[in-house]
Amino acid sequence: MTPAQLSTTIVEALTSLVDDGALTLPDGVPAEVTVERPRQKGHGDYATNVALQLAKKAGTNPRALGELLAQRLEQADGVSAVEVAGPGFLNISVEAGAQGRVAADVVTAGSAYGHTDTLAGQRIDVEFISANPTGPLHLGHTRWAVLGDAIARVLAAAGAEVTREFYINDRGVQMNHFADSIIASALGLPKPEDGYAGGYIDDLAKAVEEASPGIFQLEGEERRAAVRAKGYELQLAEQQQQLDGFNTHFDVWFSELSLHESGSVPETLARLKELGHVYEQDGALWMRTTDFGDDKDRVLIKSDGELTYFASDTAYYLDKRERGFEHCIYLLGADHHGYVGRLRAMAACVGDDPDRTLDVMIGQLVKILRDGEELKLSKRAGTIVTLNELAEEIGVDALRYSLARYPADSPLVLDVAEITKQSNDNPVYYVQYAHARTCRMIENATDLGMALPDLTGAEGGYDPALLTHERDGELLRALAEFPRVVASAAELREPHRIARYLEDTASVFNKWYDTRECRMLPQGDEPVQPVNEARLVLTVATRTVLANGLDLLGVSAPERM
RNA sequence: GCGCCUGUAGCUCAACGGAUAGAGCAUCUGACUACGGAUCAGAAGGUUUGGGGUUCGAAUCCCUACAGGCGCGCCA
Repeated sequence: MTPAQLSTTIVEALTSLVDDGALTLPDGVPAEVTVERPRQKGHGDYATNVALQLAKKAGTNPRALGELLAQRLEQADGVSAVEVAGPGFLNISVEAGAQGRVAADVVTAGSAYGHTDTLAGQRIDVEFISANPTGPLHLGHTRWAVLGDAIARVLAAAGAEVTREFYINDRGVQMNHFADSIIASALGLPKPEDGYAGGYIDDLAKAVEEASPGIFQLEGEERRAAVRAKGYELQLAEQQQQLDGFNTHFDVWFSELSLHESGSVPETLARLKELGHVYEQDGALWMRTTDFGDDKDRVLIKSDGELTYFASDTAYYLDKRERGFEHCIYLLGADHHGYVGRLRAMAACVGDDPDRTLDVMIGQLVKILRDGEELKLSKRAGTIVTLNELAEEIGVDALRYSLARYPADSPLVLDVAEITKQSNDNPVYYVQYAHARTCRMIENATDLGMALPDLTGAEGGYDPALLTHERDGELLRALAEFPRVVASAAELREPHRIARYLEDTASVFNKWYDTRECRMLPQGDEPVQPVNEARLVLTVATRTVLANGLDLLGVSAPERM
């Protein structure tokens, strides 16, 4: 019995009480109730606070309502006992047979287990990283690479149609600074003001020369344009290759420049004018974002005639909407949080309700320590720890997992040396190890000639009622929770919930494994009993959940370690 | 000055408004004639930054003080 099924059972019990006139609920019976796995032993298999929630509305006290509901609930299928505890909690015990069916459901669903349809029909665009193509991706981008990708995976598992998108800021003065920096490096000149430094610029200069021999012999704007184009091409390719190696794949690489070349920006400006949210002042064109809560109006066209980044961004947003995304998620670093207000106001200016269409997530920055000192990243100064260096030092799986297991909101301190040194203690290995262990157990079972029993409930097949040990129940309840965890991770955009859940489940599995009475394989020369087969089903179910969960984080589930 | 985020064990961090606030690391004590010990059992560690409030119940919500991070451009 899953929490969701139990919730339904409780709702039915409430409904029958109302129908019998034993209970009055002015607002009606809720469609679902909270069912949770109690932290405390002795609080039953599941607990609900529904009596506490509804007592006031029902004009009674929580304990009285609890008693009433408990009586009715005890007669329900699959429920073995109900106890009213504390202020009015209901602690519910579930029959082994009802509980054990979960394992069969998991195995039957396979890689689809955990998928739900809670976001079915939603088309969601997830934009993340969106780095300038003027340097390699570095630690500052790594957290968004992991979180954005994991969020996309989780949303998809909840049934949404998801597109991962990378916005390339390939237009603007920084591209000229970029080109000038490469040229300076090639010609042995000092780094230009506002330019970029560091070894990667020197490498890029060599690569540009190699790809286009003689390019630096050109003059003036011609040279600048040529170097800019070639440098951009090479740098973007490097970023794409970096992300490929990091198991993060984008569906769309969207060029800012293309918005200008396609006429999208002028169209956007015309539309804004039509809607009456722009005005001219001091020779510049402004969007009146203060109409919608922004703290100041924003410039779209500067007095020198240049378009701002914000103009592009507005056009980009409209482009997304026109491509059919009713929901646009932006992942931004805390250093860009000042952008939230204007983004929301901009959406409102073009006639959208930002609460519905926009979801701007602000992630706190990762602080990096090396030898106890904070490392300041600066592309301009040329101090960079690239994503690849980190991944190589820590490992793709460990790095992804380490970043995925914390909510975006929480500021994060990572000591590079520390992570490397203690990598064997990283929780990712704990989860992966548990998965590898299930694989080995299943292999051993196969070697013994065991096979999965029939799971359709037919006579002589899998008998869920055989999983009667307390540890069996704990593991089954952990597995039953997975779909709910995925759904809430999707709803809240919090993939770290998956990681925490996996650690918990791996722990429950290891305890189960360590319990003598729960051995899956028969001991010594004992014959294979139905209970061994039932535990094989439970093992396969555990492997399935661990593998599915790791996949949602973009972390591999190795069969051996 | 204004705005956003954060403040929880020695450290890094969890905890849909729920019961005795939990993990990992570090420290200490046990379990290897083992379905993989990268494991398990246990100990120790807390006035959830301080002060008010809301309610059956607050780390969580509201107010306030303090501390830290980040932002506040006709840059991108």
